[in-house]
Amino acid sequence: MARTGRKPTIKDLAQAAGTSPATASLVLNGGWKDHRINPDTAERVLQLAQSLGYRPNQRARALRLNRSSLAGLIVPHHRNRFFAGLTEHFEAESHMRGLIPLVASTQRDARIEQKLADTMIAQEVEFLVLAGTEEPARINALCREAGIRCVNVDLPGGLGFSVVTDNHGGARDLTRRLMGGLAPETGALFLGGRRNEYATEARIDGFRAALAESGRDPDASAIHCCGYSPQAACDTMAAIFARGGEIPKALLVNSITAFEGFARFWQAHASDLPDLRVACFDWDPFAACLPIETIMLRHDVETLIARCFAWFDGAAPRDGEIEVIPARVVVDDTQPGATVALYRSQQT
Amino acid sequence: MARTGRKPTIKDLAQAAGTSPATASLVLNGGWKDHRINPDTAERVLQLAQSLGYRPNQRARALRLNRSSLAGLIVPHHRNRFFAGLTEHFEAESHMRGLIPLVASTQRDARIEQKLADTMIAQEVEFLVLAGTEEPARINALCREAGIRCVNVDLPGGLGFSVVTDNHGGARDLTRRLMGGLAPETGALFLGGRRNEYATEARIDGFRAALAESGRDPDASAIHCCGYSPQAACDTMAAIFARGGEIPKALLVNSITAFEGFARFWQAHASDLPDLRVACFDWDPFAACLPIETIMLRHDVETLIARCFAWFDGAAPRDGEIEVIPARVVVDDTQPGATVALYRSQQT
DNA sequence: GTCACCTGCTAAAAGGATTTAGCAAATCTC
DNA sequence: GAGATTTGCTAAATCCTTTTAGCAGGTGAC
Repeated sequence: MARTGRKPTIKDLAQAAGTSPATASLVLNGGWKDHRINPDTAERVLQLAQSLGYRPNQRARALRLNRSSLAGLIVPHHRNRFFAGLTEHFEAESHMRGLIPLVASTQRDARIEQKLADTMIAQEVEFLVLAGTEEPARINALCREAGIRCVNVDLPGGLGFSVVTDNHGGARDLTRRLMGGLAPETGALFLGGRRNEYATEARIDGFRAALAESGRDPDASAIHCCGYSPQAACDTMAAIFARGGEIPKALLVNSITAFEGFARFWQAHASDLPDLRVACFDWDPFAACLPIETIMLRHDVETLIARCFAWFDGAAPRDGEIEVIPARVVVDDTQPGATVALYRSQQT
Repeated sequence: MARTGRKPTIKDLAQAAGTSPATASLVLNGGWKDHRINPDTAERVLQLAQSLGYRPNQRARALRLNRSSLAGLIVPHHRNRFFAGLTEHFEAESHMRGLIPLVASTQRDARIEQKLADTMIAQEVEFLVLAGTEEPARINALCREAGIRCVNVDLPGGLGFSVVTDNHGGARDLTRRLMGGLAPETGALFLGGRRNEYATEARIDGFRAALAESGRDPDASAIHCCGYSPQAACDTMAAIFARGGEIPKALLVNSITAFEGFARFWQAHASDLPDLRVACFDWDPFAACLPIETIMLRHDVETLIARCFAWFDGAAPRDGEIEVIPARVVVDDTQPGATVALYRSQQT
C-alpha cells in the first residue's frame, strides 16, 4: 500500500502495478522495448502513473544521471531591450534543449556577480553565458576548472569563446548614415561608454573610420565616455551646453542608457538647441518615438544567443576565438521612406 | 587516495582528513559543536575542504534534505519596466533567503505558461509567484495539490493569496490630476487593456469615479479596450482620428504597451493634433521624455514582491485574500515643479 | 532428456550528502 | 578497580531514481 499523504515515489507506483521499481523506471523512460517488458505491463504502469499523479523526483534523477539540466545566464540587469532580448532568447533556446534556464542579474555589482557565478557553478549548470561582464576572465577560469562550458557575450574575455556584435562595423554604418547629407564641416560627438572597454573602443574606431571616409578630421570630434549612467550622460551634455552651447549637430550615442540621459537633457533644453541628428548604438521603442531625427541600431540578440548554443551543441572548443555578429539598423528617421521600424510591429 | 580527475566528494575529503564522511559533514554544516567534534579535527577538515576545492553536490544535498532551494517566478515577458522590476526584486528577495530564483517568461502563450508551471512544479520550487497571469486558478490548484505556496501578482485569482496594485485608487488619482485645471466640459478617453479583466475594470471604475467627482458625466467618455499590443492601440487612435478627428484633449492610457502604440500614433500625427494631456498607468523613462504633458504612475514593484515573500515567510495562509499596494505617481509634467521623476536618477 | 535460447522480469548497486543511534576509549567517581 | 560518565568519532540508514547483471521458467531443437 502506498504511503498516504506523501508524493508517490516510483516504489509506490511499482507496488501499485505489481512490478518492481526497475520495471516501472524502464517503462517510464521508454527503454522498455529493449528490455523486453510485456506491453500489458507497460500499459498498466503508464495508466497508474497517470492516475496516481506520479512525478519523478527531479533531484534524485539528476543525482543518478549526473546531469543538472540547468543552463545559466548572467546579465547586468533586465531594464533594457538588449538584455531583455538576450534573456528571452536564452530561455527559448534552453527550453528547446530540455534545459532549465537560470537567469540572474548582477546590477553591475562585482560582488553579486561573483556570488552568482559561484552559485551557478555549485549548481553545476551545463552551460553558462556571461553577458555584459567586464572582466569575464576569472569566471571563465572557474568554469574551465569545473568543466563547465562558458561563453562571453557582448564583452569578450581572454579565455574561451566569445560572441559579440560587430561594434566597429555597426558604429561605422551608423556614423555614415548620421553624417549623410550634412555639410562637410559638420562635426560629430560621441557620447557614453567607458574608455578602454572592448565594445566602446571598437565603436569609437568605427565612428572615426566613417568620419575619415567622408573627408572629415576624426580627431576633431569630441569623445565623451561618461559611463553607463543616464545621469552622467545628461550631466555631460549639460556641461557642454553650459560651456558656451557648442553642441554639434550630429551625435553618436553609445548605448541606450546614455541615450536616456541625452533624452532628459534634450527634454529640458529642446527649445534652445539647434536641430539635432542622433544615432544610437542600441534600440528602444519609446526612444524611437522622440521627435528627433534618429537612427537606431539593434543588436541581433537572437543570433547572438543562437551562436552561443550552436557552440554548446558541439562545435569544437575554440579558445580565445571571437565570433562577430552584424547588427541591424532598425529605425532611420533621417532617410525618408528608408528602413523604418522593422520591429515596431512586434507584439508586446 | 582521492580519485583523480573527478570532483572531490565528501568521501575524498573525509579520507584526506583521516575521518569519516559523517564527521566531515558535521563539520561543514556547523553542527560539530553539538556533536563534540574535536576542534583540531574540525580545523583540519575545513582546511582540506578549502585546499581540495571541495564543493558539496547540490543535488545529493537537495535529495537528502528534501529541499529544492528554488523559488519560481512566471512573468509574461521582460520587455518593460514593470516586469523587469518584478524580476529584479524577486531575484534579490530570493537571494536574501538562500533561494535560487527561477524566472521564466510565457510570451503570453497559454501553452508555454502551462509548460513552465509544470516544470516549476516538477522541480518542486518552494515558492511560486505568478505575475500578470490571466487565469491563475488552474496553476493555483496544481500548486495546492503539490503543496507549493503560490501567490498571484497584479492579476488576482480565485485560489490562494494575491497581491495587486491599487488599480482603482491609482486610476482615480491619475484621472484627478489629468483633468485638473481643464474646462468642465473637457472629455476624456480611456485606451488599452481588456474588458472583463480584473485590473482593467478596476481602473475604468477609478477613472469614472474621478470624472464623476469633478462633475463630469462618466458615461460620456469613451472606453477603448483594444488589448495589450502597441499596434492595436496605434490603430485604435488612428481610427478615431480618421473618423473626423474627435481626439479628446485628455487621455488615460492603461498600460505602457498601449502607450507605446499611442506614442507611434502621436509621432505620425503630432502636427495635426490638438494639445494633448496624457496619463499612463505605468512608467517608462523614455516615455516620460516625450514632449507631451504627461503623468505617469509606477507600480510599487518592490513592495509587491516584498509582500509576496512576507507571506511566504510565514504569515497564515489567507485564502482568496487580496492585498492592495498603492502605486506612486512618478512623473507629472502637468503640474510645474510638482512630483517629478522620483526615479529619473536611478542608475541603469 | 539435454542443451541452447528466449521471455519477462527483478535484485542490487550506484549516485553523494545528512543524520541518528551507538561504539570504543578515556576520564572521573568513590 | 568497578562502574559511571564523557569524549570523539563512525556505521549505516536514508533520500529516489536509474541501470546492469542475471534469475527463473518456458520453448524449441535434436
